[in-house]
Amino acid sequence: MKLGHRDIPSEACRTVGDVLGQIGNKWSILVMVLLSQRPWTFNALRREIDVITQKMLTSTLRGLERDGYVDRTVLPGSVVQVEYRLTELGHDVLTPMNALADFAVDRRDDVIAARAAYDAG
Amino acid sequence: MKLGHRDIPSEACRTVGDVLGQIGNKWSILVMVLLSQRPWTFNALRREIDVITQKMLTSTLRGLERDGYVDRTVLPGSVVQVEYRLTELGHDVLTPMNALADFAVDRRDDVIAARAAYDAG
DNA sequence: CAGTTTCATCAAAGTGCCTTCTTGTCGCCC
DNA sequence: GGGCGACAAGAAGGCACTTTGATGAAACTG
Repeated sequence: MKLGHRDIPSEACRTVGDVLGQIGNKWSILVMVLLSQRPWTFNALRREIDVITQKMLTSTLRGLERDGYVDRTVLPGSVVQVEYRLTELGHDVLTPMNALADFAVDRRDDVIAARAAYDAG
Repeated sequence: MKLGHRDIPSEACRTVGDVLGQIGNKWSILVMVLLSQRPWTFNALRREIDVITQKMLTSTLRGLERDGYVDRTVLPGSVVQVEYRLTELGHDVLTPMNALADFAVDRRDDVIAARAAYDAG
């Protein structure tokens, strides 16, 4: 989300926007969904999300870690491995996000139909 | 939300991202919250959201209208006036969005604390 | 005619996520 | 030494939202 420099005159809306600025990013939702299953190492995530670049995965994970949704642990071993897991905060935000996902899937056709109608008019 | 050109390998996540790409924009939530109260004319919205530019308000409303969250009606009168109201789809998406808002407000301090800790580490 | 109101739109610059390409560090192995 | 795996990060370009500044169209009024 691009913030610009005019403040939204509503504290609550600003706060929602702040949350969405992080978890609304392109790769964040998928990453969090995977992490909600179990802890994943960086490389496992990268292999699972085949098409994501290292760069974007690193960036996404770092953003989620910074806001407290994800914990990062360096695993002891001969080869450096890093494990990520959802925090309690991360689990908690998935409740409304799952509700939103339900909406998105249930009403996908409505949105598409609305677009077609708008673009035709 | 910036989509780039690599597809997210999850239909559901893509669909959520699609919804958020519209309602997650900077001004959309506030506009929808106001519209959930009652129908508003363009100018009323503009005056209420004091700091928003005509340009952004127009753009935001057009996007919401295109995706079917908002209906636009030209009012008969001597001076052109346009009225916007939430559709059923618009009302329905506010249910998960309000849940997200609750999360955002309830856990605001957690997010802020996490950032401070991350930035200090 | 000029001014006002309402709403839409154009041009250009600012901003930050996304992508591509590349490099770097660490530990281990041959 | 070179190569590998794992993970992080820099530079540069792409792209669309956001902002700034301005213009335009329609109807009405003095």
